[in-house]
Amino acid sequence: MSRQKAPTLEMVAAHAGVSRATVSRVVNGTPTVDPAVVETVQRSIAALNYVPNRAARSLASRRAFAIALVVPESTARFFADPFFGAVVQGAALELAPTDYTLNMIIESEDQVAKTMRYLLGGNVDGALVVSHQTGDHSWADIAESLPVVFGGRPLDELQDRSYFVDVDNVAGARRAVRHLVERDCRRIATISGPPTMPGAQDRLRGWEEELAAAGLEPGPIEHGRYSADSGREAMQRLLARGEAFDGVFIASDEMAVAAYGPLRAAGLRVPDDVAVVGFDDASFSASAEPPLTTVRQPVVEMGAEMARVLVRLIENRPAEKVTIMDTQLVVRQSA
Amino acid sequence: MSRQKAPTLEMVAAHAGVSRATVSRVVNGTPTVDPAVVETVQRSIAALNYVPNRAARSLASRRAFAIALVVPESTARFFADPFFGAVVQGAALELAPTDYTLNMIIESEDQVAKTMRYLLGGNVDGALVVSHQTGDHSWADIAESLPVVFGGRPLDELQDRSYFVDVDNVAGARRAVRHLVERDCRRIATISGPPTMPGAQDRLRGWEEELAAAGLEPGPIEHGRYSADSGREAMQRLLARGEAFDGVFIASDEMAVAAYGPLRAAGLRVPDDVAVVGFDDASFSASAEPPLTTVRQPVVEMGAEMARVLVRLIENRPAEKVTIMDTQLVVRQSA
DNA sequence: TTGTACGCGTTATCAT
DNA sequence: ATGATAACGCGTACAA
Repeated sequence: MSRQKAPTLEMVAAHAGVSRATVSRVVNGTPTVDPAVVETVQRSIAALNYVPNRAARSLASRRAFAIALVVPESTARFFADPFFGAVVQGAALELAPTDYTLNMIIESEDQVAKTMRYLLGGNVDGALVVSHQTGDHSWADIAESLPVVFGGRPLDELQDRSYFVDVDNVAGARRAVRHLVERDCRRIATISGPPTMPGAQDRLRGWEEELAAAGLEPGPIEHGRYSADSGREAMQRLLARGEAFDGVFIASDEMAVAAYGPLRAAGLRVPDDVAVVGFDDASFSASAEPPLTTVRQPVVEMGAEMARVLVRLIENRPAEKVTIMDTQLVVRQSA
Repeated sequence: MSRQKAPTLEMVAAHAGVSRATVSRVVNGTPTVDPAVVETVQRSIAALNYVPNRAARSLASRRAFAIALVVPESTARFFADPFFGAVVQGAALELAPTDYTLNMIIESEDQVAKTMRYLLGGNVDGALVVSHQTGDHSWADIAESLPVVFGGRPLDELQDRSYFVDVDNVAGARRAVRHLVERDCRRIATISGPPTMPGAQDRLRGWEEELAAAGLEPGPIEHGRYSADSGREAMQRLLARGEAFDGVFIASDEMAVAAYGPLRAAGLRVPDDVAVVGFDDASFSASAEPPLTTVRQPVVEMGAEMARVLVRLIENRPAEKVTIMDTQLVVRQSA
């Protein structure tokens, strides 16, 4: 278990017959170095299999070479797990070829102070914050002193002060509803997400807008928490209202698939009696019965884009304050 | 965007009226410090809101205060996403109160060398390796010079040289099959995972063992890749064989739910004609139609346990070479 | 029990 | 374009 003692900058310098300073310059791509020397040094680096020591680099340069990926514990635990995994993957892949390391932080609600200190303590150069939905303003404050990119539109109050990348929930929802309309649905209901979450608000708005554009009356609305259970219950409430509907837009696949149950129990067939469109394109949606028509979000790509924006921010290069990513309608058999 | 200049050890020392060495001792919990002094110093630390600089600490102590979580890109991309997310969550939560930071590494196949150098370059104190299944022996070598804990039983060759934590796949599979037997199934088939993967091998073995114990002939076997698509196809092949069966154990929920389709298409009802038991207890399994009976794995807890073992290893404390975690049968309506 | 002083591997400043 | 040399913030003999 004894770690190899890694070669140091100094050893490379000796091997190449130059000073440490020069090796450092080569390592950091400083342009003012004689090409021939660069060549020599790089050969030495390869020969010794030299890898810069991050701690030393960090100490001397006052940069951390690290980026935090912060996920609220509640998010990680209850829903969005696959979503979260995909974002991590996208970000990690994007960061792999850079000097930055991705530090995972699950933010337990009772330790936000600790998280804040960690972030502000110079341990990271920036932070990626996923699915943040609490009301407190700590994040707004943090973003004042540390580059931060949010995944998903942040709360309204923070919106114009923050950088974020989000999927076009409004357009996605509109596309879903339009599909329903084109299938000749005339009474279209919706099961939305938690009213406090920006993404849920946007999907609901898309539903409203497209209905208005089609000259249709809005159908009944119920809210769920994005989970299967809540979707099942929401559909039960929807049916209990007694208002007939022939189409329904459900704000998450997890809820949509779970909603099949009550629908079937009520003797309603999908899509013949009620057409259903979900949102997310979760892995299991294709194998639901019937296979779910849904709106696909580019989640992995979203993680990558968040990382790209953050790196630009960190390096003081121009970056888009808001990036909206396109969704795609995946037509299967539920609508 | 200007980071606060963090207070240093020196400032705390000044504030407390002691030397830097003493503050350092307090920070690191060295026992040989006067309790009264400890008190004073801690007050100063709190007053100044001091956080030790990791880079400096790392440089001086030759420890990284970081742990790598390595996931093969193929794993992250194709399946096990929810699995992977849960492991990350468990590990991150477990590590939160410690000095260690969790570094995500997606290992692209064409850059293993880079990953290795990173790991051996002193950038981390140990590594958590999830779902590793390639044939090369690099990992065995790495584990010689760096503490490593595998998630899931590693390949046979590496087995006795490595530390790992796994779920009891054999017992889980046996429990699933026993349930089928108790439901009076007499001809029990299985759809297994990739024959090269240890976990799949174990689940297949559990199926065989329990069948033998019940005095039943093994039914037909097909293999999938754990994905929905592959599950659907495997079931089609199973049905095409023309050998009747009244129960089937499917090695992943993703495949199991997808297998409903071909079953239904063949006019077979679940569970009346064919009882189905899956493995994983994925989030969507409860809302499948019918709700899937399955074997639950303690995935989050597994991530936490991996972290615990690794930390012990790093700190040279005694650690279990292998930890096997129990599974639990979740009876719903598919069997 | 506490303090002094040196070293950890790099970067950055200032000469040259 | 390159080389000395002083930080960077902390741990840890060693001394007291």
